[in-house]
Amino acid sequence: MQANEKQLEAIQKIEWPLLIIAWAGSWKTATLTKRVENMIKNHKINPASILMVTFTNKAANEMRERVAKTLWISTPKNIYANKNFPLIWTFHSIWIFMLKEILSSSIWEEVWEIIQVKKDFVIYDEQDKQSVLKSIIKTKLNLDEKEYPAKQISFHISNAKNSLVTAKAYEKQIDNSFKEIVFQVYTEYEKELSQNNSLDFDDILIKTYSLLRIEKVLDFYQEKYKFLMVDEYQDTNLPQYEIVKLLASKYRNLAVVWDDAQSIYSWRGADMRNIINFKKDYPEALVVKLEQNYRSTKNIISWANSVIKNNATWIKKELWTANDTGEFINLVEAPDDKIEAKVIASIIEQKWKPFKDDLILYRLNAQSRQIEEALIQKNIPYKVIWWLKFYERKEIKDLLAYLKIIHNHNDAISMKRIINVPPRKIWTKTLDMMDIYKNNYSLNYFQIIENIDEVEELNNWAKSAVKNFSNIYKYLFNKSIELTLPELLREIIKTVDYENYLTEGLGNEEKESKLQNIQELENLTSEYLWIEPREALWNFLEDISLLTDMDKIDDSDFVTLMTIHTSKWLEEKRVFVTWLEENIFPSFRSLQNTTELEEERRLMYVAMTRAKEELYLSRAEERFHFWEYIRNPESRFLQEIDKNFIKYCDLSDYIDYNSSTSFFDSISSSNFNFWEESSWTSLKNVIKKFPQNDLSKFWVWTKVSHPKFWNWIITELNWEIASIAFSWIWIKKMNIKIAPVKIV
DNA sequence: TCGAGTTCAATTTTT
DNA sequence: TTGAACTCGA
Repeated sequence: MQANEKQLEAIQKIEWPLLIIAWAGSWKTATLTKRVENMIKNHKINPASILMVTFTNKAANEMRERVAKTLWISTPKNIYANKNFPLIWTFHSIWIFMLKEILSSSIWEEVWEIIQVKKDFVIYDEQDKQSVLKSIIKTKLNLDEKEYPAKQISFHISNAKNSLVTAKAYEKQIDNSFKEIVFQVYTEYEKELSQNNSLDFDDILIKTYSLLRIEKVLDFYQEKYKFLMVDEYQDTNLPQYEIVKLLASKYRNLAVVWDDAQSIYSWRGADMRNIINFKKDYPEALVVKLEQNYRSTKNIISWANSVIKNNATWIKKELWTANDTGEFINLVEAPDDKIEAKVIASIIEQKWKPFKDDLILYRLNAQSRQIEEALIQKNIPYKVIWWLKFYERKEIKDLLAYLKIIHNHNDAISMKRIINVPPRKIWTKTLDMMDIYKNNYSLNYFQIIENIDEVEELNNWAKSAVKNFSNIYKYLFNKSIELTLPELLREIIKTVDYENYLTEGLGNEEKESKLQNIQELENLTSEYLWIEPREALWNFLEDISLLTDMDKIDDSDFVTLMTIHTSKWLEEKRVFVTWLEENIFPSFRSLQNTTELEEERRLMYVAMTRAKEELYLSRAEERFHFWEYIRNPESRFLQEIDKNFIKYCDLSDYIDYNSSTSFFDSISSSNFNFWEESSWTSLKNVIKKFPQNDLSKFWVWTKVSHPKFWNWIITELNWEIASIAFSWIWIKKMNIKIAPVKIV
């Protein structure tokens, strides 16, 4: 890379606070890499004193590799094998690393009061968190789950944590009965986490923050990491901001990269206004604007710009590029979602390009289905990147739970998860009793299991079931000391006969896919072969809790499908942005609120700027969404693009006007099968050319016939949307203007 | 207590 | 459509 003038400024300013205001595709990653190189090579700065934080594993990996390359050394495989190399990792990994470092040192007892966990803590994901909360709400506090849903309470607790409000401090904020409950749950939740020796995602930040407020701890890390860099600074939340502030306060060598146009995580507590604080904290900071884009064509940039400028809160940047003008935006305006998908698949099929150059984006995860079907039909290989899909599967969670309790026997959630999986006749009654003992005597499950004979309330039969589990557990625990991680996993599967349990009574296909998942997990563990067994287990569990699907993208030739949020860290030659309709994108939840609407617009901006060469935008007049037919006008974001520069895709090849003479002919024709999906697919196309139903003829209680469901009656009518009852219990909603219904 | 069967509700974005 | 939460019979 030949650095431009602005980039050079950023690269060369080393011992000083620095604010890099960057634009999508301005090669900020390369600039940061160069900056690190310059620090080490020219300024002879100790690599180990450089700390750089990113938000995703992917970004961190990439950065580490680049830096390793410029330094002519190999990339560290693991955060614990990071000697003499800058610490370049994600927020969460770095803080976990620090927490473990502190907890493994001599001061761990001293900080116990603050941190409430020991060094071998486990990390609870959202699911684990929910089950802790549920059991607190139900069993400990005896509350109605419907009145106090775990999800809602979880949200409030998370908000409190992200505002650095502890359970104790929360008490002072109580001004209604709901908060009173939240407070109680929060308090119990913290107790429970500590008992289980576990942390949730928010805790990782908060505990780090609390530790850094201890003078000698802070002092240690300030001396250790004298040069700090934070990528994606607009995505930091309050605890992250405070942590960085503490670490940087002594030497003030803090460089942050900030792009307000790409702030799309405010819903998760990210606050792009942290930049205002940054400017207050470092009034002397050098501000560098990276305004040259190296990624996209001139056209793509000017359109992205024309959309984003509709946001009132936005720092104007004079973006330019030396790249080609490029082609116009292609717009697909399909009559329905099936055709939209078909058109996209055809474009991908026709154009001569490796599939991996194509990226298909949508607003919600649930929106990939139609496109997937079209791709399958054309035999186009694709991959859907779906958040944590893999790690949420039952078989994966079960096996991880076994590993977790071997690692940390205080982990009650994992223990509960597998104590009776596969079934060992340890029923709810036994578990409830164990819970009572656990709470009354502050024991962990492991201690109770060990001394199950002393639990008088249980009969011998139940006791022997627990003892049986206890033997299995002890056996596996002992094995974990000598076996490598992959061997241990195998041993668990074998000992508890997990595969048989999992696949019993399943069809071949399902069986196959479950076993494949297990295989994939085994493959993952094989990367930890080279580490000492117990250490490997520890590292593996930590890594896996921070992994996302994003990290599994590889180089093979696939079309990639993902949400726009997930795509933020990517660029691709050709990008399709789909579902561009009001209420969808922007989402109906955001329409009432300017702040949220602007975030949606930034999301659109992110989507558009992923494209390097070609950009396709698409929408459908009508589509099947959440199991109803819906119609929405085109997205306002489409209107914000100058239509003169849009090329409309010709869809005539995809809409078959001559397939049948009339709609009802086609359904009465011999080859139409009401119960077959494919008949309906072809029918959908036919419907297009039919005169739409005259709305004025439909009233509540109008009897209608529907080819698939026969006779119906309208029970509710809201403009075009009718609720139609097939029987007293079966009511469907459909759009009668376009639905194939007829008055009878 | 299990499991099969049934109902019912909820659907954003993720370290 | 999926999944969670339920019912009910054994």
